[in-house]
Amino acid sequence: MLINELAKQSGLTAHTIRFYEKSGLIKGFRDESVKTNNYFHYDEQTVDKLLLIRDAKSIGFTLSEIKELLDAWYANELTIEAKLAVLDQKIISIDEKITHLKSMKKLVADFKKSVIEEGC
Amino acid sequence: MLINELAKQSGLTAHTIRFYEKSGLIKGFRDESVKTNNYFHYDEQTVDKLLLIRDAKSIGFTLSEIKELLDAWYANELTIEAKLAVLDQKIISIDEKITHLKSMKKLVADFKKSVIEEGC
DNA sequence: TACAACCTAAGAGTATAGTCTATTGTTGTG
DNA sequence: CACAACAATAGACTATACTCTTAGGTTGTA
Repeated sequence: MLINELAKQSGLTAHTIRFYEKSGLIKGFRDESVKTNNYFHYDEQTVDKLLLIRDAKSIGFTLSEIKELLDAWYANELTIEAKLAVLDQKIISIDEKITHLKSMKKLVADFKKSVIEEGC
Repeated sequence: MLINELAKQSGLTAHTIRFYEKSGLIKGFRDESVKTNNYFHYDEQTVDKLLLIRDAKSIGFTLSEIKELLDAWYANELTIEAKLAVLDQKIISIDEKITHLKSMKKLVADFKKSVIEEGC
């Protein structure tokens, strides 16, 4: 598929997709048999990658952290050990985020209680 | 206390603190009896505010979201109802973040399992 | 074949959140 | 009183993550 179709399927703009491509998160391929243009083609996996990027961004991962994750996930350049190391590290950092969120939630909930009880 | 002491107690730099002050998150006060300088003074509450800013930032709140929270927390300009509305909204957004994190954690954990089992 | 709708690359512009520098003035210690 | 340490303001600079514009070339349909 071409970039506009990819944009439709991922919910991102073509601009953003080009930005991710320049940043090395995704990679389109050229159809060597076509000499008249240099349009990039994308496969279904790229849709999955973009959805993963969207989800990972929404939980506060930076693009460079996401790139690590994508490389462990889709690239075959890493050994199994290296992949597992990246994945373990992401799981740890997700757990840390959850812990922080829970303690902030408690803080806000306690403050809410005090507003209700004391009217302050 | 003056800005350097506040920096020490909060773990932030004086630059960052001035940036937060310009952004309206905290507010120092001038000692009107002193005419020779226009140094800002800060109270203990400002230390608490800066620690709250740090925590809230670490869980992915933007400065403008944090400003809302600080205003509900410390300013007396809002009605109890308005404060509760802000607090409830923050709790909801924290819960959403936790939900996203948990599903991303599952995704990564499942992928990790498949790497181990299938060696892919 | 006109022309709208696509594609590319390069680069400028924006928002957020700092971070640093320069300049000028103040305070406290030997 | 020298002088190091500290303070304020203004503005330049950085990184991240887009977002948009410009200028060109290509494709598909009436």
